[in-house]
Amino acid sequence: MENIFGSYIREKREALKAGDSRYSLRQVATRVGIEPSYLSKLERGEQKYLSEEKIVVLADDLNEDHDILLALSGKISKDIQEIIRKRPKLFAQLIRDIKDMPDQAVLRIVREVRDGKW
Amino acid sequence: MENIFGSYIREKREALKAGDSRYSLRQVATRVGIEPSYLSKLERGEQKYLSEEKIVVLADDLNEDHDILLALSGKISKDIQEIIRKRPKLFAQLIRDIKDMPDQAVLRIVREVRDGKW
DNA sequence: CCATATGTGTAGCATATAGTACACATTACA
DNA sequence: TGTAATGTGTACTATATGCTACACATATGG
Repeated sequence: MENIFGSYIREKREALKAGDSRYSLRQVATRVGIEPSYLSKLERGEQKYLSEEKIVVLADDLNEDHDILLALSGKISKDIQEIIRKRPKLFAQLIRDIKDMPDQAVLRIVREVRDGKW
Repeated sequence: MENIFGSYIREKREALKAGDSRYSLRQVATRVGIEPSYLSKLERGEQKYLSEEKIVVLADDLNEDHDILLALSGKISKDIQEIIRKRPKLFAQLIRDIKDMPDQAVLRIVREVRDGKW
């Protein structure tokens, strides 16, 4: 559990920086709305907390998936949480049941749900 | 945003207390491992924070479902969170897709998963 | 070359979360 | 009727979470 979030965003940012000078740590921090020193600490794992709101802005800036970046920083999107909290027993059971299924099988459910088979 | 958690556990506790004197606020608090004054504040909505660990013990004491009590206090079980965080994109999509499905339809998925149809 | 931008160090701060300790007035009941 | 149990008020406390402000040395490119 070392510093997945930090190293992940650092790598992504540096990759983007290679082709676009607007991806300096300072400029990204400014766009996200946090102090450069704070982003620096996050990237290096010296600090681990970043709010959901800022993570979402950062994800957009880096062209990353919201849910993935949130997960890397130990969070789950508020909208997902609310969905579960509205029907906790139902969703808890479903999630625990699906827990060990391979991605493929889960995706099949997703697809069938999408296609209105339910 | 009123005091669902507090009034819910107060009602449940008083119901049990009617038939069993061991369900006084003080005795329940002692079994759960918190100060009676704290449980009092929780039941009356003067205080809203109770840790997942204590909520689980309280739920067991009151014969209530863990996930339901957790949800009422705005939480989601750590094990559920971890399941989602391990495959955030997959689970986020699934959850958002079935968000508006009626209980019955979700239950059908649960049952088919249970029966190994996947 | 030098002005500007860059990444980082140090020192704080505010709010949220999760409680304890104990006195007090009231209630219950042996 | 007195004593033990009950529910609650007041006053603290500790840690987690999420940040700011600003100085500093170094890098960079016009």
